This record gives sequence, C-alpha cells and structure tokens, in this order.
Amino acid sequence: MSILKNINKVFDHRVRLGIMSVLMTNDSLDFITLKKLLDITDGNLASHIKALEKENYIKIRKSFIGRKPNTQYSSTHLGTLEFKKHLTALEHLINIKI
Amino acid sequence: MSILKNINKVFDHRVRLGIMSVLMTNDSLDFITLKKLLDITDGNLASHIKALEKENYIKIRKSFIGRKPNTQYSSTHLGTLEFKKHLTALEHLINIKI
DNA sequence: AAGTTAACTTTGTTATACAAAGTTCTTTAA
DNA sequence: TTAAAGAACTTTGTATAACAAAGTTAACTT
Repeated sequence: MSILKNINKVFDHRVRLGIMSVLMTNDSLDFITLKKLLDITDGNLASHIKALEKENYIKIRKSFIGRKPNTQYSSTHLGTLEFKKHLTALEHLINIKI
Repeated sequence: MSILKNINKVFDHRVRLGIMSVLMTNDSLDFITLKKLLDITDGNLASHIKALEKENYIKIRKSFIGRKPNTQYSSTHLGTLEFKKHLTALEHLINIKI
C-alpha cells in the first residue's frame, strides 16, 4: 500500500487546489473573482470548475446582481470533507518517517 | 498576481511530492525502496526521478552494496530549499483569506 | 552458460492542460 | 434599433504529461 493512498488526484493540480482553498474560507465566490485570483483564462478556469463539479465537490448558483448575471461557486459538504481528508493526507506525507 | 505564484509546478504531482517528502527525512533512499513506497512501475518512477534530477532537486549516487548494484537518491541543497518554499506556499494557500 | 536483479530507456497510448476563438444571453450606449 | 460590451461558458485544436509494458545493460549468482 502506497504512501500516496489518501492523496486525492482531483486536488493534485494547483488550480483545483487553489479553488478549493479559497472556497474553504469563503462561503461562495464568483467566476470573475476566481479568474482574477488564479490568473488563468476563462476557458481553463471553466474546465477546472467542471472537474470539481463532476465530483460533486462544488456547487453552482446562478443569479443576477442588479441586472448583471452572476454565478457563485461554493464547496459542497462532500467537497469540504474530501478536501480536508486530502489536506490531512498531505500533512502526513510531508511529515512521514520511514 | 496569482495566489498560485509560489506553487512550484515540479512539486505539483503527487509522485514527485512523495519523493521529495521522504527525502526530507531520509538522507538517501534507493530505487527499490522508493518504488515500494510509491507503488508505481519502475519506468514511471524513473521518469519522475528524471524530472527532479533535471531541475537539480535530487542527486544520484551509484555504488555496490556487497556485490549488488545500488543507486541512492538524495535531495540537493537546492531541492530542499525549493521544496520548503513550496510547502510554505501550500500552507499560505490553504490558509488564505481574501 | 543460464538465470536473476537493479536500474534504467524506449515505445506507444491515453489523459490532461491550456489558449484561443466562438457562443449565448443580457445590459447599456448611440 | 442597432451596436457594443460583459459574464460565463463551450468548442476546437495542440502540446505536454503520465503511464504501462516491453526492451536493455551490467553485474552477480548458481
């Protein structure tokens, strides 16, 4: 059994790690905010969001703020749970003694 | 400027993160030990090792133990430095407040 | 001489990441 | 009432990365 067994592949990429990290301390964030925080193209952001959505790690709420369309992203219960597990696995990994 | 700016892409993959992690607490480890710890094929391990070697993050020492060939891998000064930077960046990322 | 093990390298395939361009919907300006 | 613009995508195409499996080399062991 590998020392990597509890490392979640979905969170293995910096962009998805970044998205989940900021969604831990923010109830929800919109597309543009995420895009600016991560400094990536909108297409690229959309695809990473989709990967997290596919796993039910984040959820989407569409609305209008004033008269502008606005999409808010937030972590699901599952997403929060799995992300915390991943962080615990990371901690164990970087403190490992063989 | 992105919240990911200090995240090192070389350490972005779980296998390379795993290799560096175990090399932090072990002066050196050999190929077979790494292979067992990570539970990956030897070809795959060799290519991840190569990626770290290319960046001068790990160094190789070939010798014989008794009469068996043995290759020991260890972190370079640069590797240790950059890995610690990466871990600090990770900590900041997962504790980020916007 | 034949088999074994360590540590690779090579080959080929699949998956992932990414930019850039195109799309849809809606508002705001001329 | 047409035009421009912005948000949030989707599509397309390309480049890179990851991976398994098979092949290779050098040395030992039997």
